[in-house]
Amino acid sequence: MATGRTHRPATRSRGIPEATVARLPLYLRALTALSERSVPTVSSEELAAAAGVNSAKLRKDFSYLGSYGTRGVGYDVEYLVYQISRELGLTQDWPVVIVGIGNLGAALANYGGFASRGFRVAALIDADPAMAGKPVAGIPVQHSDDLEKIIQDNGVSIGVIATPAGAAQAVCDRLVAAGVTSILNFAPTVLTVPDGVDVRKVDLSIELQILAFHEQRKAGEDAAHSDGTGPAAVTREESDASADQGPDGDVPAVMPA
Amino acid sequence: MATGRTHRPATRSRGIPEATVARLPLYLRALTALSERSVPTVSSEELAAAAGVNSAKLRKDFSYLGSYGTRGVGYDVEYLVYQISRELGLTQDWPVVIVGIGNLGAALANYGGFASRGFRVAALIDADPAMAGKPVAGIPVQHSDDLEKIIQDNGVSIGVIATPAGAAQAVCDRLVAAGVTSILNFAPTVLTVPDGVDVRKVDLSIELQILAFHEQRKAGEDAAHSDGTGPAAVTREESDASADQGPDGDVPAVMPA
DNA sequence: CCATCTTTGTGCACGCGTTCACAAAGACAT
DNA sequence: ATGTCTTTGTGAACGCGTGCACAAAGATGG
Repeated sequence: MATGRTHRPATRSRGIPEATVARLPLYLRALTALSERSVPTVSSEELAAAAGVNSAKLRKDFSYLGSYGTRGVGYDVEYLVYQISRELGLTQDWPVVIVGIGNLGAALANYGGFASRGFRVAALIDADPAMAGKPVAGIPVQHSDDLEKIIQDNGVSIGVIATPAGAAQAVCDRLVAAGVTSILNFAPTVLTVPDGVDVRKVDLSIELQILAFHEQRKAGEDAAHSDGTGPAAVTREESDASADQGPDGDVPAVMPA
Repeated sequence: MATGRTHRPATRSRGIPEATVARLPLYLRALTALSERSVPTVSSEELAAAAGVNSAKLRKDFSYLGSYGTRGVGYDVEYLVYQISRELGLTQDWPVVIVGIGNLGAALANYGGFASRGFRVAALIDADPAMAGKPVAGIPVQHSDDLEKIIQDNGVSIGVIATPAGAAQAVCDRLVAAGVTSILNFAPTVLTVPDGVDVRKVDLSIELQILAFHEQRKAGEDAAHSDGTGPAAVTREESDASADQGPDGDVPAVMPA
């Protein structure tokens, strides 16, 4: 998963396992599709197939919600949509700020999936004065000087960081100080936050690297196992050869490095 | 984690646990930063702090690589960078195609992190004829009619899907048929692929929903524990959690997908 | 050469998550 | 009512991942 939690001792949140929480949105999406097709009930088997999971797992997940299925019939689609929505807190309004309106920030601002689930883009914030006032996705960009005020005025508790890596921690600190307690981080950095603050990260580069690893394995099964040897001597002399193309530690880019 | 694997029975890839593979890019990033500062060696403790993980975990991770640290000293930064890069397959060139050049696709195309790690954007593909030829991030967009040819001509094995949900599965099928064996999916859909094809997904909406869940819990600790109402038959112990606000108990709770 | 000190590499135990497999529950037909 | 058939809910076993804690390895100094 492109995502990874930061910290958090795998604490069960009120009896609901983290792994289950992470799947609820998946179920919700599948259920919503069924709902739109006016399907009244669905079996664990069908729903599991739609969500791409094991049916036993799905049943156990629902059992944590104290779910109500009917044996011999299945689950009531509408009811389940409502229950999961409520459990996830989607029945309320979540004002969100996006900090860093570059390519990615703009893409996020335009992303329809936000609004459709109770998430409302309350403000777009960027450090570039030239951006101030410029509308993106119909919302005028505000300067980061006003970050604290914006957070407080809008009662924002969820912040999205889409800045370059170098700015992320500073932005994060300011968000937290202003009252934000949940952060979705797109910058390729490890963020340090106080207890009580949740951070989730989305890291494109990491995802690609994981794919590359598996891809290499697949390819390597037939062909080359020739390079292999890691000559012990390699250490020093190789330094420039092995050398990575420097650029990436301080990525100027807007996305995860 | 913004990411989630699809399928895959938690298979160990050549003895290296999945969880470890997922952390290697993190270590690599931290190491690259050290390398740029010309730090010669680093202890597991220091590196673990930089990567935001437990030091014992880090040492165990490296031990799977047959890693070479020096007791009493630590790890040689350059050597480790080289080893991890090689293990992840980053020493070779990975041509990548991005399908769906909307806001997100464009952001991805502009993402600098691609090039810096051996990933090369070989082509941008979109279904809109109006986009064809138009350059994005310096690369001309090509029409999806030519998808198969593009994949084959460039020897692409990794594809990025940034299309609307509705188009994702069809695009996925075509990519796979054309020879792509690793897919990074940004579309909010569960993709079905044949065995041997890896799919990783990045799902914004899911990440936000998970944050909302925890946010709700944090907020709910002070406030509402007042639900009380015990309407309709309560199946299990905790079931009260699911039953509440009588008035809209069976309301469709319209929630767009 | 020996002693001491640092840091790695790992054996071990524990807990979460997954999956199987089945009994209990209810729908439905007779 | 009673029996049959479907599908849920869950007990139990297993495997992966995590973190502690320590012995082994090597550097360093006398």
